[in-house]
Amino acid sequence: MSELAKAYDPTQVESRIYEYWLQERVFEAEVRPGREPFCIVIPPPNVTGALHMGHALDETVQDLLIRWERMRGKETLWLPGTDHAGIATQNKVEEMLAAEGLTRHDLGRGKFLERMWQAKEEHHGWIVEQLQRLGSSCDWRRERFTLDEGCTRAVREAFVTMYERGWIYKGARMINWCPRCTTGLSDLEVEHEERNGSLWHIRYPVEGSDAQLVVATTRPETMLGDTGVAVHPEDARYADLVGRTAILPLMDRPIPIVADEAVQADFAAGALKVTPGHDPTDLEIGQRHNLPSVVVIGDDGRMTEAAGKYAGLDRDECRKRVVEDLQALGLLVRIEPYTHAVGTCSRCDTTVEPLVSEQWFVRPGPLAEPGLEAVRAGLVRFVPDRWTKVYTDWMEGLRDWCISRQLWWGHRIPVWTCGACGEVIVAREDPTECPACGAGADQLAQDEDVLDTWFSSGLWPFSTLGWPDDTPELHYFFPTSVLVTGYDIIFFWVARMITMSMTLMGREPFGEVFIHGLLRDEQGRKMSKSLGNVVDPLGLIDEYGADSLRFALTSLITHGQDITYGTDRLVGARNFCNKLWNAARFTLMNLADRDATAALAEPDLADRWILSRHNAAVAAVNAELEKRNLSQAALVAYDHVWGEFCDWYVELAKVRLYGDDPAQKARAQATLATVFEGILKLLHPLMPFITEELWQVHTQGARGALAVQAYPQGQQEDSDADAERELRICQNVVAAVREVKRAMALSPAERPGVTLKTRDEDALNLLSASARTIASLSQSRVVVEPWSSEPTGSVARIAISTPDGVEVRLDSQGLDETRFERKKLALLETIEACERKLNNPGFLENAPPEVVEGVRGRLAQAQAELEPLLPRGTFRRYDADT
RNA sequence: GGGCGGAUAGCUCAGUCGGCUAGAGCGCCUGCCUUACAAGCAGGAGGUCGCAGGUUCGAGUCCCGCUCCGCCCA
Repeated sequence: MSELAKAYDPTQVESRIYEYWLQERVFEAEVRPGREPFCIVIPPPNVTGALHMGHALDETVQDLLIRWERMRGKETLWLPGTDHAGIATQNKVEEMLAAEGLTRHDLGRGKFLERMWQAKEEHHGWIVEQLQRLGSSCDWRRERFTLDEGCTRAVREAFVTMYERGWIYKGARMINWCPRCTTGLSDLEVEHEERNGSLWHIRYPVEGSDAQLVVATTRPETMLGDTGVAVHPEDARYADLVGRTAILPLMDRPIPIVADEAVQADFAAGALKVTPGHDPTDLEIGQRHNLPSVVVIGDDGRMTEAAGKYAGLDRDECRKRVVEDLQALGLLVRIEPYTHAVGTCSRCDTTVEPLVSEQWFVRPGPLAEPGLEAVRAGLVRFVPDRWTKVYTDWMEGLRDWCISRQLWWGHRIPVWTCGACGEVIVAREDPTECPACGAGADQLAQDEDVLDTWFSSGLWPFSTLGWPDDTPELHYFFPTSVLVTGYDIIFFWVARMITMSMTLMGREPFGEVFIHGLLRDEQGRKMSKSLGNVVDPLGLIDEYGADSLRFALTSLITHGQDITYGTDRLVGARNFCNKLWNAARFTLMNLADRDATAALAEPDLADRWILSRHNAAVAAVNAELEKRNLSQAALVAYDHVWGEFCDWYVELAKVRLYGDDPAQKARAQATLATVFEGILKLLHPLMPFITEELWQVHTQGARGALAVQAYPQGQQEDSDADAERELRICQNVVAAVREVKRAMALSPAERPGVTLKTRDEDALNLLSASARTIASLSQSRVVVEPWSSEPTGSVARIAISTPDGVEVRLDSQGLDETRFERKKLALLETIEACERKLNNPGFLENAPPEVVEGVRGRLAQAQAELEPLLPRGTFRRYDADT
């Protein structure tokens, strides 16, 4: 009857099931004021990128939470979308153009942007497909793109509002310039890496004197822009030189010698060349002493006219020439190897050039405080909590954020200058005339630059819900519920969303930030294209199935740091899928002849037990998800399904399913169906495809999608401590028989006679009632006998006992007795340890009563377990009163 | 220089408020194609919880110091 294949094949299931969900519209969220909303906005992937394992991890977490909350009855919206990723995307298209021998300037802005949009359209579908293959339950009708019309309006609104309030300004400041991307960058987009370089010691003559100053620099080419030399005010060596003038070699420019606290007197010779145009520290020193800034390295990484005869040289070439020329003049004292940090562009790895440039900036002051307060007040909660400090430390040290980029791909800055009167117009709508002089639109020139991509993604939680319009979605779903992301973009993105939301919306963008670790390869290395260790999740889905990938990732997400990815977990997860599949085959086969009219027997011990365990697993999974212990939730579900349902209940049920009592069979079938359905629901957020498929087969499509069934919450009445204890006794006996059989090298098929004895009357009755089941599970012939002072049979050693004090004796020879001797020793050690504790007055006085009771119980159990192993009459049970 | 995280079985990792005999998966050893599943079943071996102190009746867990690895910020 079973239509199920012998092994689970995800390729036969996944696309069909995803289509089914779309068709049933189970992912679509509506504004339903009566219901509690639950909303996640996706951290938008780069539209022209491809999803990597880091995304797979991130999406898995989001889908897990979304599916769980959807089944818990909330109105869930997972809002998908993509990011235009200014620099990265523009670079990509420019590379394509370069292959055709073109630059963007050859095409012009308009044509170039057409190419950009074309590339965006081509790649966009790929991201969507990848997300869908993972099983992401997004509401695709609401998909957004950071450059779409709504987001563009949001950006305009945000920019103009912030400008009007004085939070955005244009000014000349030291920024990081990437000569390859030819754009300014924010501080965050610069990576600092240690490099082996050199320290050049250069002699600067002092005007009207034989004295000389020796400065040390890692960047000799910048000396062309020097406008001063600084020494420490307390440096006695140079006290008489302060106030005099040095002659800048090569340029023959007189530059003042100043005293400044910022100089490290113990570094090299203690004199610092000051280049305010190309070094942030030097700029500060220069400002203190009114030294001018001279920019000698231009936007293209070549020397400017200000570099005199070096003008036009590439900065690296210039360095060589400067060093050669200094050497020729005898002004180069020495060159020493030196390791120092070099700033590089996070997008292209080119060494960035610090230079003074006219750019747009966000003033952090007014934004930081509300953002800090939101977190302090608990409106935004970081999980795990330790990221709170990372966030607050960063927020407290905010510096001005450079938001203009010299790119074409992005939100163009909404600022125009009137060619007729010079009026600066900052406007939400493109102006048609100059408000000051009335000049026409043709006189108005818009700022050439675009905004940092993070400026628009900072608005993502509300721009995607309709802001700046006052939409029902915004009212209902905002603030969103959880933001899920890796710790690497806390500063870039999380902090900016919080600050921009607090200032523009007046409230927090989300109540919780779930921060997960980053994925590393098997050697613990970060995944990167240059290392070639990037793993494509689709390849893994093809090989193992989406559910396996999701389950493996979920089981790795702890509150620790990074996650090491290896195929071991994936294999384990795939095996788990197959296990579930086969448990379903068994269940469906055995429910096929279910007679709905048959009388039901009272629940058997096994039924009560599995219902109780199922209830416990349901409660635990919910509790762990609540606490965001995702790996624990996965582990609990795994153990329940495999270790309890498959390993024990299925085997226990077989006795009645294959037996001849129709009422018992009907009861077993009823329980099997109940728990099986519960397991499918429990697992659905963790492994949606296989569970939905099995649900559809099981219900014949009559009960709708599993994705919208009520999530199990646990039935208090199913909790049955007696059943758990009693079945435990039986399990221990089964395990003991198996152990002895194995120790005697009996084949599993052999069915030795086993005699069970125990002092405990209740246990004795239980064992008698369960003898058939125990025999079935342990493949033996079971006889239960009352406790006797003399051991049965002639071979006294072939016995083992269970933790419940049941003597398990086999009528057979050939026992490997050393293992049992070892067990006996272990029991004696336990007894000794327990007695030590119980004889310790401090323990009895200070330990909580339940712990003391626990030790007493443990002692009694160990003694009970030991007793059957000892010759009768030599053993005295522990009595707490003596 | 400041901060954060990690160090537990051969490997990858769990371990809640300090309290049963420190767990799992993979790997390893032994035996099984037992009609749901060999992607499986049953049994087993394997640990000085990084080092050294301290607090406590009791420490993998809390405190101080140290070593090594990784990351962030300057």
